[in-house]
Amino acid sequence: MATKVGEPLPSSFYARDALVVARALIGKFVRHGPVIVRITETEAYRGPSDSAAHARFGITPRTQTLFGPVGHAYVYLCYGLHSMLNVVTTGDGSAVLIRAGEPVAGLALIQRRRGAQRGPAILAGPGKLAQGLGLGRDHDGLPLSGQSVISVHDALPPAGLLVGPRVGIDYAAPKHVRAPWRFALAGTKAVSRPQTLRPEGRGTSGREH
DNA sequence: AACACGATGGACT
DNA sequence: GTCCATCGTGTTA
Repeated sequence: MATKVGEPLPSSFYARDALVVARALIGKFVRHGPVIVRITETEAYRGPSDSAAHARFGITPRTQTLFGPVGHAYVYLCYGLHSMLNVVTTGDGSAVLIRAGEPVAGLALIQRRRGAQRGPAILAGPGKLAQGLGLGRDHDGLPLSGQSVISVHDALPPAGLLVGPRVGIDYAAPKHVRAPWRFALAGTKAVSRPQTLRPEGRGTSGREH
C-alpha cells in the first residue's frame, strides 16, 4: 500500500488482521463531507471466534456488512442512542471500532452537532465521534473510498502509541492473545478512557480490567 | 410476542 | 462515584 499522505487508503490496507488495522489507523484521517477528523483511538474486534464481537451471532440482518466487502463502514446503534463507526477488515466478521478523534476541519459543524460541548475531548468516545462526523445507521455499508461520501486518508506515522484492554468488554478477550486490543495516540486529550492505557513496549501499569 | 440488555454519554450526588 | 435515557437485536417461548 504505497500510499501518500492525504491519499485515500486502498482496500488492501483493510484486508489484514483487525489488530494490525486498528494499530495502523491511529493518526489517519476520517472524512465525511466537509468534516475531517484525526483518528486518536481504535479497538479491534476479531470475527465470530471473538466472543465480544457482533460477528459471534454469525450473519444476521444487522451484521451482514460485517461479513461484506473489506474497507466498508459498519455503523450500528448502541443503547438505542449512540451510533458507532467501525471499519470492516478481513470480511470474516472482523472490524475496527473508531473510538475517538480530533477535529481537523469543519469544527463549527462538529460543535453544532455536539451541542454545547467544546474543547479537545469533543470527540473523545465512539458515540461522540460518530455524532460529530454526522454518521448514523443510514451510513452502514458505505465504502470508505475516495469516491464515497466517507473516506479514510493516509497520514504520517504517529510518534508514539498507547495500548490497553478493550473498554467495557475485556471479559471476552481470548486469553491466548497476548497483544493489546485497543490503541491510542500518545499525547492527545482525545481519548475516551486514558487511565487504562499505557505506553507501548513498557511493562503493565495503570488499571487493566 | 415478550423480554433482557448493550462496543455509551450526560447529568447529577 | 451513581443513575438512566432509549431502541434494535438476539433469545426464548
